[in-house]
Amino acid sequence: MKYSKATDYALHTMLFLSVVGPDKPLGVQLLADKFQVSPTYLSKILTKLVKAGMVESASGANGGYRLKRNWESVSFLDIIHAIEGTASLFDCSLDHGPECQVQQIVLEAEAKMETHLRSQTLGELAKRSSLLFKGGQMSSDEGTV
Amino acid sequence: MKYSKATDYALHTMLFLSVVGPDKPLGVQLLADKFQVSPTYLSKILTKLVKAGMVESASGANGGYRLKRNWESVSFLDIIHAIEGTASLFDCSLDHGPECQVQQIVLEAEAKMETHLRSQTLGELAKRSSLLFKGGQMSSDEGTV
DNA sequence: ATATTATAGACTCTTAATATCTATAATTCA
DNA sequence: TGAATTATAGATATTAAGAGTCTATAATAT
Ligand code: SF4
Ligand code: SF4
Repeated sequence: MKYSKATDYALHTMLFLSVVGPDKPLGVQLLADKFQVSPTYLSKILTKLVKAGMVESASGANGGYRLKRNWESVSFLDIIHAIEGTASLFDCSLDHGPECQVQQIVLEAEAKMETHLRSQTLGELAKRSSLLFKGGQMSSDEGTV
Repeated sequence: MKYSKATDYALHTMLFLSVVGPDKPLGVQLLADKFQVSPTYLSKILTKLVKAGMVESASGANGGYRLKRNWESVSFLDIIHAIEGTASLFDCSLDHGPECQVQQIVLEAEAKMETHLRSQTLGELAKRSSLLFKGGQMSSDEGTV
């Protein structure tokens, strides 16, 4: 059980957009360079974020992606759900009623995780992460203090 | 992101063994019938549980699988780890140091989930689940109260 | 008009999960 | 001892999902 790479890219992209701020849009080309990922692939991820209502896109010259007004209240969970969907970690096809402990316990555990992910908003995060994205590409040595 | 079916089978099998109790071993054939899964596949899962030290196996006639002495303290997390391994939900290859919020937040969320899964032991569960496995196969209508 | 940028769909590639098959080892029992 | 029973292990096949590419189309600015 792992988070997909798409989620990884989405989290990093949103955090980066938060640090940059919503003033000028950034093209997918630039973002793809930053994270060393194919532009067409990243564009699919960004489109999901657009559809989830947390990013705005603009075609044409000087176009690109920028955060929407409400960006500060977007949580990690929002981003993860936008990419992975909201399906539960555990879904059995049967229904053994309230007697069923298995499903109940796993779902409670998942709920605890989600509560934490929901409490982490981009607004708070951006303040703490301004130093993270200083260089050109994301490399392994630039952030080590 | 989903738990694997193997984990699903493992949780159900362990819960079933808990309800039955460790007195007489059960063959994989019987368990596979119960959960409507191929015996050879289930046997691989059971072997993992044996190696994790939570189940005992015996070859030969009247052999099979039974819980070990300490079974009451085995947690959901133990079972999940036995099947899925203990790797983190999120592993980036880079290391941007303490500045990195992404990894830290996701790992904290995972820790909350694990804390809950660790708190649920088979001993407690077995008491509450005795009615669940009454019939032959697990079907969708037998448990609905 | 042309260049630029996002969007969408079809498509391929890769990997992991799922499942099967067969052979072997351990144990019981007659 | 020998046959039946049961777990273990390895090789292999099948399926499904994730990751990534390619190309065509739509929207926008200059
Ligand atoms: S015990 Fe719960 S999780 Fe398992 S099959 Fe029944 S309803 Fe599903
Ligand atoms: S910001 Fe954190 S999670 Fe992202 S690449 Fe750097 S160390 Fe990894």
